[in-house]
Order: sequence, then structure tokens, then C-alpha cells
Amino acid sequence: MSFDHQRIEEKWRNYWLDNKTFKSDSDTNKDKYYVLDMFPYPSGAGLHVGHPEGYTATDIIARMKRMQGYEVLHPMGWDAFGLPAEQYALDTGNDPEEFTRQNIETFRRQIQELGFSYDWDREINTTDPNYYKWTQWIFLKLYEKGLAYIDEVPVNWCPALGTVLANEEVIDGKSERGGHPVERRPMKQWMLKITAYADRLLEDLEELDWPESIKDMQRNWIGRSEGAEVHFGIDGLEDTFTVFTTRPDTLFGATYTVMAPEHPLIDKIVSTEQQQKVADYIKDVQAKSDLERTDLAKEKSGVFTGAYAVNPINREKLPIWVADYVLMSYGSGAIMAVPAHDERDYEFAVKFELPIIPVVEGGNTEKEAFTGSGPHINSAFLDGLDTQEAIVKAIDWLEAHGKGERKVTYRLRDWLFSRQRYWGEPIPIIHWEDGTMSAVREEDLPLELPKTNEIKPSGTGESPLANIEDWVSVVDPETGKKGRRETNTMPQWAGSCWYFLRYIDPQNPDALADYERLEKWLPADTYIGGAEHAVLHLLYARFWHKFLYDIGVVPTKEPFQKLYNQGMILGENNEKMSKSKGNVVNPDEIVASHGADTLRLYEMFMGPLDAAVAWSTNGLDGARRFLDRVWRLFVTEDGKMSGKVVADSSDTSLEKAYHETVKKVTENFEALRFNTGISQMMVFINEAYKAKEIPQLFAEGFVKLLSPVAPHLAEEIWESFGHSETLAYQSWPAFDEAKLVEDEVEVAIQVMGKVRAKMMVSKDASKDELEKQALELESIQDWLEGKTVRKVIAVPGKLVNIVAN
RNA sequence: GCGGGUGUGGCGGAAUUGGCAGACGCGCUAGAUUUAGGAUCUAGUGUCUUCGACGUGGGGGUUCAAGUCCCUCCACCCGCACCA
Repeated sequence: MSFDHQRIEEKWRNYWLDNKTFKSDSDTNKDKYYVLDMFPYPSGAGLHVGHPEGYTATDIIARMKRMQGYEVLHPMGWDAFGLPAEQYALDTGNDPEEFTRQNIETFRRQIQELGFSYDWDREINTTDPNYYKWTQWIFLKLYEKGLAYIDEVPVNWCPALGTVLANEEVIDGKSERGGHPVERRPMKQWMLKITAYADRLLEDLEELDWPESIKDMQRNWIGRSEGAEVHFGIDGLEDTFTVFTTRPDTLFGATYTVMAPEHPLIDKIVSTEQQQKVADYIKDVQAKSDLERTDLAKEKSGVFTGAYAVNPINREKLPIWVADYVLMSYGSGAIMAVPAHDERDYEFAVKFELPIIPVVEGGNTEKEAFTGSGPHINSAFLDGLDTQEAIVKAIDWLEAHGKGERKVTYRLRDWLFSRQRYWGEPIPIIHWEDGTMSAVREEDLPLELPKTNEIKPSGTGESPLANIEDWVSVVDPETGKKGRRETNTMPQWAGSCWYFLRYIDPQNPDALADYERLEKWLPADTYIGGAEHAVLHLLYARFWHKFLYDIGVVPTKEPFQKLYNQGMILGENNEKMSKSKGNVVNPDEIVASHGADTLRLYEMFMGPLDAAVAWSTNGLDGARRFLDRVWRLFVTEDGKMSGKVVADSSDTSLEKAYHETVKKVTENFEALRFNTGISQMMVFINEAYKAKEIPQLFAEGFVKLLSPVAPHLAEEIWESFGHSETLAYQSWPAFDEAKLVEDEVEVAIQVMGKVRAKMMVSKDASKDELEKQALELESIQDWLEGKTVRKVIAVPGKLVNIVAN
């Protein structure tokens, strides 16, 4: 008989909600455990089967930790600002707030139907003014400390979306959302000075328990690079310009210099003869999109300016070129070119027939650039030194002569923080008619987003808020000075940078969270979400957290101690699930047909949590079959404890299997290896079916082990065993190491590394005994006939290997 | 191109420090049971030329012993991509 999942799941879902079973208490003296999910964007499409994968993983940890006696914080909320709601509103004329509210209702219902043990009293929503009040407050603090500033920067303007996108939201020259073309356009934008934290963001990665791949991605993203700035004079002019190089040791090999097309000095230095050519080239480059500029990378282009730089180390005159392989946004926007020892410079020098002077011995610069290290040549006082020594000596020389200095640069750029959108947190700044600017006073927060049914882009690049005159115009009540509110809003990342703090104290009207409570709960012990947030969300959140740490708001340097990335669930055809491919699995349907417990079990059993695995309907059926087997084993047709389960059983046949199961399940769950933990539970059930009777202690222990994965079913079985209290806080089973070892163990006997026989021996049998017994075996003697035993390796408890020929 | 990762039966995947490859599940085969079943139970299931041999992407090596360590090549996935 199979269990009635619809009845059981509804019963326990309501029980947990009505009794607030999973409410966490910040004032206990239990040890804390904070298990965090990446909160979802509540899209109109509803929950995807990918969501429950990570949520089940964290739920298993949360439920296990509760049973192990921890006070567990396990919250859920909504990352509800964002473009889709705004786009929907534009398309349909509906209110994004209403649309978002409905989506949240759907998500909450779906998540609750899956039986996750969230404390719903801590639910947060980034679009709630009581929440974004604090998002705005953090912005004001950043502004106060000079970390938020306005800059005129070339931005990724997307005409179709009517907004500016961050670099990372542009993929292959198109918008990440919608795939619309993106162009460069200079605009005044709010920037956050994340680069001020570059070193700390890099260094503190060391102490985090994160996947190495994610740490690496963050390291690459930050892109720290040590070298020197070198100041070059310009022949015939007073001006100088600066280049950044990681190889100051090759300064004697510089044969030309290059400025990025946007370099401000070009206009000034260009010679009359070259003026037209340079202007044409720059115009050409500007017409190219970023995509074209990088795509055409294979063929170098550039033009001579007619001007010459003076190499500070030897007074050599070097032609100054303009080329788009030099980027204005990195270093100082100009380089010294050492074609003998840099592949890009080499390629350029070959194409434009510029001299190539080797200064490091080792390669063949007739054929290619040599980027390795070796003794220096043609380099005056650096001759004979190896690369490392020469770098140090070159920098020392530059510093001593005022021609340059040691310098660290980063690939990381400041964070473009404004968006020309309606559905985001308003930036709490007022621009006054006299050209000054001031922050909205803290006591006036939250600065609420005005209601409107006019959310079309203004088209000028301003957000739709610019159209709402009542809201935009302000008058200083004291001076009568007129002003205009900032019309840009914050990007979606803003709310998700600190949401895990608000869960800790979600109703606090006076602070984003109480400091003592933050001390109790931080950092998040386990944080699980998709790998797509490897750099953006995780880097931005770390940045804000470090800032909040610096101003004394949070007690820890890092927000997320242990991070894990769940993999993707693919469609049955092994492709990414998508509406267009028609391979989307809807969790609601699975919950109806197989039940939430089955879905949870199946998603955890599919494979390792971090792997991308294809959905399988057969596999899902198998998961359900296992739960049915468990149910039938323990519960009778009329819902009572099965007669096979015996309270005072003296049957010890299941002892070893039970203790092994407790051990493996506990360890595997702890390490997020749910697939192997579940397989061990299956082994136990297979054994239990073979046993004559099952001691009730083992049956109850098993139900506890199963409960984090299949909580509804486990509660029901627990109740049928005669318990009236929820299983959620019962103590987690312990195992006895002594019960794991048997007196007799089977060892394999190998001849020349191949298993030829097996025998049962006492677990304490010594090497000598093993060897002796193995050699006496008849079947082994057959194998040894005509051979001489050269050596015998005996590993107690494992095997004996006889080397003979 | 650079960085990271993965490669094991028909399929998803297991295998502490190198120590019996293929746990567990799916699928498949046979039997039992059933009015019947896509239900349940039992047994079997890596390949082959089956008292044996061969098997963890290919090739080589270290070792008594290699999925695991070393070298090399191949394929696929993810991230970055003229970062000086």
C-alpha cells in the first residue's frame, strides 16, 4: 500500500505553520547555526524545479542541526525589485508592485508546499519600504564616507531597455536580459568605490570555506597586478605621461609607446602631418562597439601620432602610437611597448615594422616574443640580472630618479550603481538649484517610490521618476531653495547585498539589525545558491559587509563562512530547461502526483549537489518507491506501527547496519553529500526487509535520519509510533563505533595483484597469521604451483597479496 | 590563448591514507504472486571467445597493488578574454 501524500503533506504543513514549529529564538544559549539560501527573484513563471534543489539541501542541514541541539536560523525572503516586473508593467500597464505581490504569493505557496522549515516570521521583501529604508541608509553611509560618487563615465546604454547596464550585465555586446544591442555613451552616473576594498576582498578570500573555483573567479575578477608606473617625457613638450608595466626590467627594450584612443593627451601631442590620420583612426574606433573592438583582436590596428616619447632610463626617443589594443580603462591608458618580450607588442611591431630589441636572454625574438625569465642583456646596469632582481633594481632606479614608482593596479573597476529604472530603490539624494547636492536626512528615510501609472522611460536617459513632478521637485523648508530629487534608482544587487542581515532582526525600526543579535548569528554558517552569482552578488555583498564592518554596524569581516554552489537540473533531454524547448518540469505537478517528500528525496538523490544532472521521470518514480517501501515496512494498513517493529527486541542482526547508517548519513549530510547518505538509507531499508524483526529503537532512529529529507512522511510515521510531539526537535541518533566492527572480517587473497580467493579471519589477525593462513589455502596453492613465492604483503583486515613467479 | 573542472556499465552515479571497481537507484531478464497491472516480492544483470581473460577517455610510467600518484595526448563543461 502506498501512503497518501496529499493528505499527509497538507496535515504536517499546516501543523508546522500553525504551531510556528520553526521559529528561531535569538535569546537561547544554544549554539547557533545560520543556514542561508540565496533568496529568489519572484518571477511570474513561478518556482522552477531548480529552486528546490538548493532549498532542500539547506533544509536538510537546518533540520539536522535542530535535532543536534543547535538554535537554527533558516529564513526566506524575496529579491523583488528588478527589470522583469518593470518590463511586465510597461507591456501591460499594470502596477509592478501588484504584480510583484502576486508573484510572491505564488512563490510562498509553492515553497511552503515543499515543506521547508523556514521561520516565516522573518520573511523579508526588498521592495518593502521598511526594508529598503535600510538599503538607502547604507547608501547614505557610503556617500558620507566618500565611497559613493557621481562620475561622467562611458556607460552601456541600452536603447531598447531605456537604461544603463553594468559591464557584467552586458554579454557579447548585448543585454543579459533580453539580448538587446548595447552602445557606449558618456553619462553622469553614481559609482561605488569598490576598488578601495580590492585588496581586502582579495586577501580575506583565504579564510573562507568556499569552492576554490569561486575564489579563483573572484581573484581573477579583482585582477591584482603588481608592477610600476613609469613617467615618460614627450620630445619638444613639457608634458609627461605615465604608463603601467609589470615588467619595468624590460625598459631598455621599449621601442615605442602606445596610448589608448581615448587618451586625453593625444590631441595635444599629435603632429600636423598625422592629425588627419589620427582623427580618422579614433573616429573609426569609436564607431566600433565593444564587441567589435575585442572581436577584431586578431588583427592589430593603430596609427603613429608623429610625436616621440623620451624613455626615462636612457633618453631614447620612442614613437608614440595610438592603438585600440590599449584600453583607457586599465592602468593609465598608455603603455611602453617591449615587442621582444610581450606577445601583443610583438604582433604590433611586426605589423608596423617597428624595431624589436631583446633585453632578456632565452628566446628567439626573430620568431616570437619571449616572455620567460632569464639574464638581462642590452640593459646597462641591469645586465646579467635575472627577471626578479632586475624588476626590483629597475623600480629602485625609477624611484631614486623620480621617474616612476612601485604600483599595484586592479582589473576590478568601481561599481556602476545607478539605473534609469522605476522599479528599484530611489537613491536618496537631492540636487539643488545652486548646483550643490545633499543627502536626504536619515530621519526622512525611507524615501518611498511614488505610485504612478507612467513608468515609460523618459527616453533622455533619465528614469521614469523624472516624469513624476510632485515627487521630483523639492523645496528646502528652511531656505526655500528649490531642488530636484535624484531620479536614478539602485540596481537589483543593492537589496541582495545585505538581506541576510535583516533576517536576523527583521522588524527593527531603529537599526538595520541589533548589533548583539548580529553577533549572535553572524556569519552565515552555510550559504547555498547557484554558481551564476560567483562574482557579482558575492563580491558586492562582501564589499558592503566589509564597509558595514568598518563603520561598526556588523561584527564580522566576512558574511558567508561556507559557500556551496548547487548544480543545474537539466531537462530530460540533457538540455537546459526552457519554455521554448518544452522540457520544463513544474514542481506543482510533481508535488501533486508524487508528493513534496518524493521531489525532495529525488532531487537530493540524483547526483552530487554541485553537478548538473538531467531530470528523469523514472528516477522520480524510484524515489517514490523507496518512500513507499519505508512506509510499508513501518506502518500497517490502518496507520499503526507495524508488528515487525518490536519495542524490546533482542534481535541484533540489524545492529551493524544501523550504526553504519547513522554514521554515514550523519557524515554525508554534514558534507552535503546527500546522494550517498540517501543510498545508505536505502541499504538499511533493504536489510530491514530481510530481518525478522526491527528493534523499535532502530526504526525510530531511521525515521529521524530520514526526516530532514522527507519530513512530512517522517512526522506521520513518528506519530503512528505513538508519539504526540513533533519530530523536529527530537535528538539526532548517535552511533556506536564499537558496533561497526565485526569479529570476523573477509580478506581478499591476491596472487600477483589479482584476487584469487577470499577468507574469513579474526579482525585482529596479525600480518604473519594472515600470510600463513593465505598460503595454506588450497585454491591458492593451486595458483602457486610451479612458482616461487618472492614476497607476501599482508594488510590486516584488508588483503594479502602474494608475489610469486 | 589563460585559469578552473570533468571523463567509471545501457543510464544517474558509488569507491577513507593507493588495498576486493561498479555501492545505491533507474532500466533490463527470469521467477513468484495477482482477475489484471506501469503494483508487490525474490533472484540475476560490466564486457568477451566464461574453470579464463579484459575492463574506470587514449598512450606511457611509478608500485606487491593505480579510478586514485607522475608524464603526455584527446574530448567536453564553466569562467575570463588585447588587463600591459
